Amino acid sequence: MKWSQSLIPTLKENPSEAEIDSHKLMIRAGLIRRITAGAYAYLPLGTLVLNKVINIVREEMNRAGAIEVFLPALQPLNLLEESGRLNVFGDDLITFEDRHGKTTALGPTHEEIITDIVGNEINSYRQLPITLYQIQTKFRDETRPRFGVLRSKEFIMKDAYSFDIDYEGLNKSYKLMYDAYCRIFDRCDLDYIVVEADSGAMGGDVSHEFMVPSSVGEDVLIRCLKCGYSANRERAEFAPIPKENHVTLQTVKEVLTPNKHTIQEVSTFLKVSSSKMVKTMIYISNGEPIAVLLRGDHEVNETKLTKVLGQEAVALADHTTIEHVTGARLGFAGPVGLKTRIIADQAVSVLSNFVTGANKSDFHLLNVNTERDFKIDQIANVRYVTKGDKCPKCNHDLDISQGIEIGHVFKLGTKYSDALKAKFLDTNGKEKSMIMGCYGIGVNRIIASLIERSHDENGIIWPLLLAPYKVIIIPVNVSDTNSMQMANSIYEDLSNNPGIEVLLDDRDLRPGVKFKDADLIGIPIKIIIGRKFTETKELEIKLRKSGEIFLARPENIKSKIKELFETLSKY
RNA sequence: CGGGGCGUAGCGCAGUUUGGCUAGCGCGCCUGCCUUGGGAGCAGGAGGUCGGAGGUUCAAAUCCUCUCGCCCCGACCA
Repeated sequence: MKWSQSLIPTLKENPSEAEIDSHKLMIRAGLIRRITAGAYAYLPLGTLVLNKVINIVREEMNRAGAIEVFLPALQPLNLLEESGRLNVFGDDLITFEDRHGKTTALGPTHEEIITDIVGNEINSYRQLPITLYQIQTKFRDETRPRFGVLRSKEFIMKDAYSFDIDYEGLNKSYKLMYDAYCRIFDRCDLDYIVVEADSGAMGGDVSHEFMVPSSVGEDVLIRCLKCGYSANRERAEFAPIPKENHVTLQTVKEVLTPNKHTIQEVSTFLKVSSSKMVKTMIYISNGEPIAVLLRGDHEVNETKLTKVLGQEAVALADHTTIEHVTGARLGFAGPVGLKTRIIADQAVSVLSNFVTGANKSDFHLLNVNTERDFKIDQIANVRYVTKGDKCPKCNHDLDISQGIEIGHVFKLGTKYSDALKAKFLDTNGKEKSMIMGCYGIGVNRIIASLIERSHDENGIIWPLLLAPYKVIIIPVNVSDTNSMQMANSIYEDLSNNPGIEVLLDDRDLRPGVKFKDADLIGIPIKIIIGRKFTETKELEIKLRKSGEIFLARPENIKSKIKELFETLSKY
């Protein structure tokens, strides 16, 4: 491609709409333009990269035995109703009414559609297992689109769905997808880690997230840097906190804490560390209020709490209920004297002489102790990891960092096949629900997270396999006939080789501008025709990433480029 | 959805507090000259419903009301 014939609008200044590096660079390098909040147009360069990522995904899916389909973006509401996810998605679902008054949704994902199809078309164990996948735009009315293509209202997702006759089969299908994901992200040159995850609104049990560590990531990842244990924030386990030895129990004392109702306020007022305080949160479980005790500096993990309680979902009690249960204004709840069931976090169970609310407005209690002052009904792990927590496997310090979720694999089981009646007859002629798995990859996120991790002050640094063009030819002076003849001849020559994608910067601009642009759009290899060429007829080859420079005579250029491809693809 | 901010040329911004003549600056763009190894220089030029509607006023980018859009923090989120 000749630069002058494409549309590559580079920007010298940072766009005001962008906050993070990848977003700024995608705009500056002319990959994307925003059309409206959460929706982006991919310009020629962006489209080339997008297609490269898609091709890699497609190749690896096919290699793993998955079969490609293409599903509609339009979805009827009844299937989402049947699976119970109409409520789960709620306002995230983009819907519209057609001219006949029928409401249709723009698909946020496609479990229901695929399950419906497979349920209709597959009837026998002989037709299983099967894994179908598609690469398609999904729509979600995100409350807050952010960070360019990292969180947008429409995005491209590869989603695959496996159908098996039993859990053994599911495990195999899952493993195949898991391995394919590793190959995809390896080929995209991403540094990623895999974490255990909770399956959340998808349903099902086992799940893994593929994350790219990044300070701009919206997901929290918990890792043990010693033994390799890793999980996301909802899922992460940690070692129990040991009980202090030889503690003398002190006498309970009621103290006045006027209008101090947050942990922070009480901590400051009484000069007691929040880790020596216990907060009492009133939840509603099965219609009954229960008390959940947590150390002052800890946060409740509702995902874990939900599981402990064996519920679908839990919610904090409203103010009136809390005041009724505790007999005090909000902020002065404590376990002493409470009549409700009391669930204590493990960290609370090992604490002694702590501070709690007195169940009396404007008062707290000092030196409260479990057993002596109140009874715990159940000790459980219902909190998030905090700094200082230890690895559940090797007791080393846990590391808490952020990451971008680029892929997620789930073992769904029969949640959807039960709801949408996707059944088959087994060898005994008995009807059974198919065992499902689902597997997603955020295609746009691969690009953004790659840039997030691979750029410098001059611009993007593409890995060879994702670069929109692998080589850029820069004639320093386009009005010099010899240079231009050489540039065109190399361009023609290299363009005839399918694997070498070449961009010729034929614009009549000063060299500085062309060098800066080449760096900005991140082309791995530059071929510069300039001073050296005039002097010695040699061409200069410069690498974007390392800055290394090689000289080659025109007749050797093709072999040199191929040699560099070899080197660049080895890492 | 709660809180904050912004909207002036293709991009980045000043001007708005305290209303005043023809609305500015940098980059980019067009023409010419010159220049050609890291975002040159000179000369000339094009480009604006000041987000939109209504109002106040002799006079509105500037004040008031409504409205649309965008960004940030939070809540939310496979």
